[in-house]
Amino acid sequence: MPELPETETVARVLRSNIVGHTVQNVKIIKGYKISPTNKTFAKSVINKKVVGVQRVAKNIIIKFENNVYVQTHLAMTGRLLLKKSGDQTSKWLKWVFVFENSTRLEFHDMRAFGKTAVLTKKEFDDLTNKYGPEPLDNKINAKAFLKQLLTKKTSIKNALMDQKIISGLGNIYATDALFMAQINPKTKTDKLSLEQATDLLKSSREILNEGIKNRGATLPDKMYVDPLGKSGKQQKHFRIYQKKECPICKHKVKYEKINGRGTYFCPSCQKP
DNA sequence: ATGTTTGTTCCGAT
DNA sequence: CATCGGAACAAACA
Repeated sequence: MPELPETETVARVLRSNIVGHTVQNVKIIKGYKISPTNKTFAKSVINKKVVGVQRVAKNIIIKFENNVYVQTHLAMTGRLLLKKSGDQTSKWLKWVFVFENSTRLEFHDMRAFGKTAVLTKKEFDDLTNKYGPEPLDNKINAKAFLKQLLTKKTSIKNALMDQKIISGLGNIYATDALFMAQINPKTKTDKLSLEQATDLLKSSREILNEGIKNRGATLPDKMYVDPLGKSGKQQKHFRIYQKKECPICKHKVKYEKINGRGTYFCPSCQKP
């Protein structure tokens, strides 16, 4: 589930709760695999202090002393949860850090598409470099954004979710950003104008910032919660995602699969 | 029973 | 060879 705002929320909550604490013990659920090996994972973090937590695209990076980086990608159903001693766990538990103050950090993943890896400094740099610019960093402007889009031969919806063009947007925020910019999601990238690229970059930043402010989106399945178990509120502010009627013109919203992903758009406000 | 789901990667086709 | 689109990964729910 998590896109940029959800991942950012998780990173912030973790940062204020685990930085400065030392991992005393690690538990890995039988059969679960961490890269490069479970043994490396345990050995790399036991008796090591957390020195920082950050987000890279949709990854959570927990940085330990001695240049050890633990990368976790939540994919669709991953959760990082902080627990106190005595708190219950769940059947989707994959691994646990036990800290010196006996609080725990647990990774849960129902569908198991997520991943955890231990990275060296160089591997961390490589990971960071494989992604396109962070949309909220002001490292990309509309002209550069358009230039990237023009190299693609696909729909704008697909390109917007391409993490190599710009990182952090997934199906929900891309769908809403396109609606806000009044661009039809099926528009081919080579048909876009500089004005449209400008609008789209602006609406992407606006919806991502709003998503962060609302601490992410929690859908009815309640899969996404922050590390303290708290739901987000962005679902109350979806523009067109999962809507039946257009909030602007009241036209019936069209639902269509675009590159395999469910996409909502207003055929009147977002004309091809 | 079938179709759906917030993400990424791999493979076959072009 | 590069790029694109669809399948696959797996589990729960309506």
